[in-house]
Amino acid sequence: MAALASGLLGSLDPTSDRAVFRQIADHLREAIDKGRFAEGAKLPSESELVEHFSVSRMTVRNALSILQSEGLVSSEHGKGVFVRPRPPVRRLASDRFARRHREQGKSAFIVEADAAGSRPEVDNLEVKEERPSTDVSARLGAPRRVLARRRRYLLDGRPVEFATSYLPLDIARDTPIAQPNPGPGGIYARLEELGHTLDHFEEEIRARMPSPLEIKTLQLATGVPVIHLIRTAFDTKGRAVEVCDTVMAADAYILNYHLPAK
Amino acid sequence: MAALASGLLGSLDPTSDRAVFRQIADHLREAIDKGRFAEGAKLPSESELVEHFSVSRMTVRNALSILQSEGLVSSEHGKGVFVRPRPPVRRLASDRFARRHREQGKSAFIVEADAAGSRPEVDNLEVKEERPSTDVSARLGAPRRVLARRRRYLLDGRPVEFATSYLPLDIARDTPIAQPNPGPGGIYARLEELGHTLDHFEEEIRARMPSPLEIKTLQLATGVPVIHLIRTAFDTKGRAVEVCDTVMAADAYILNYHLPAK
DNA sequence: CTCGGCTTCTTGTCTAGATATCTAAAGGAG
DNA sequence: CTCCTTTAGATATCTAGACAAGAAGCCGAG
Repeated sequence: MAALASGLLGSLDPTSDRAVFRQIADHLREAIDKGRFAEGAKLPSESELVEHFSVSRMTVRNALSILQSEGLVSSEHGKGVFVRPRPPVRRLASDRFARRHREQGKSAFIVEADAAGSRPEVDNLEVKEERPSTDVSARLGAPRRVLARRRRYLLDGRPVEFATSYLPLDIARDTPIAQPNPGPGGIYARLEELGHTLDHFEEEIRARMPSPLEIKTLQLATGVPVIHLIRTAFDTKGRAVEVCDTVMAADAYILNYHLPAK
Repeated sequence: MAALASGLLGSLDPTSDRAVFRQIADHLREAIDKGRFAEGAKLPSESELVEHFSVSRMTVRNALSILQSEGLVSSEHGKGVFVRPRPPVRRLASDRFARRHREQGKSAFIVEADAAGSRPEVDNLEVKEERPSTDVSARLGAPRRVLARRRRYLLDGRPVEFATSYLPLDIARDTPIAQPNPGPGGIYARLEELGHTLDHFEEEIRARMPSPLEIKTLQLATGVPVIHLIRTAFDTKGRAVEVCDTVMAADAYILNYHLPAK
């Protein structure tokens, strides 16, 4: 067993002033980068690494925790530490809200996932009226109360995105938008039917580490950041008619945007 | 000293099956979220936490390392553990490449930073010809060699962004673009002067944890992801004339985009 | 054959230290 | 007063071990 590790890993440099656990992490990282451990492959067990490098177990665990926080590996209790496979990514095109994509009966998420050969799911649906946060309130022009639509999106059983739409009550109350299923084309189609022809969207993007709640909701592995996207939809009168707050597992997404040079 | 910690922190629940170090992390996180420790404030020292919770030092360090990987706190050797202050963010507007912003003598980065009251710097400038990576090559239409322009941007001495522009040699060789300082309006102004009128840009955004090199180059604290942006510039003939690969400290940026509803 | 228990290997959690190194403040020499 | 040394307190690194708990295979009872 230890022979396997010796073949794939180097040895420590006792003259280096780099901490031992960092050196071990460096060796493992290099081995992974060079493909000596394939995606999904199991790394040598902690006790094998202890023997190979002649260090204590805590030192080995410290090294492994570095690789975990880098998102390179993930550990599974009772099984081992594995090279994290890259999940299939969802590409968000910059024209994803174009009117022509809204004609179908199914939602954009379902259509796209089917096309990519993945099994889409939407759950956690919650629709209710509430008092907006100061941020949402400011973006929507300070309505007293808003309709909040929450849902979670999954691909092949894996949660990838968690979103909440906020709409002013004077627009959404007692309309199909306040129903769990707003019908074909989603709430944007309904907004246009209600006379709020959409003009443009503003998107605001951040990236950060997830909160414990986000880790739980999106079942995120250690070392996976989230992309936080806040989209505001404006109608042709210049009014903000919807704010959508989305938290995405960063390893599952690539966002595409088209910018005119003007 | 321990009295201070007792006032601000709760106590452990011995009946809970949640690991002790997680409970400690939860307590500290809650105290930070509720503002009981302000931005930049020093957390109780490890030994104070050891005494307060009656656990061993490794358990306390384990808890603190969780908060570090969440980007909530950062430790300073010999000083203490501090609540991480939110750095000023740079907002990238969706019209930042509009022609009208290109008229000035200074680069967009300098102008913008001056306006925000920050002290901008650009360093690490390197301009050289090289063989493109397969990815860059594919985006640029498979040129044999490209001109690479590398630079790092800093605000008030803090590195925030690291970017490399790639241009096909038949466009850039023996032009001001191959000079360290390409002149007023930057390389986009020069491209247009050379007859490559810009039509649009495509941007591709990912977020992930930084590599050790990126941590070093951007002096990133633990728990800070990076935003990886790849922009391709197209001229009016539909040719890709430049690819810009940018890695940004995620805590220093908010990206804004404008999407027409069409 | 199937099912349940046992064993073994794995990672998870926690303890109780030891030594090193960095920081900042106090104190002494000049 | 200034400068250097000392010292206390902080985090960083590492060790050696203990017990818990999950996963998986072996193997005997039925």
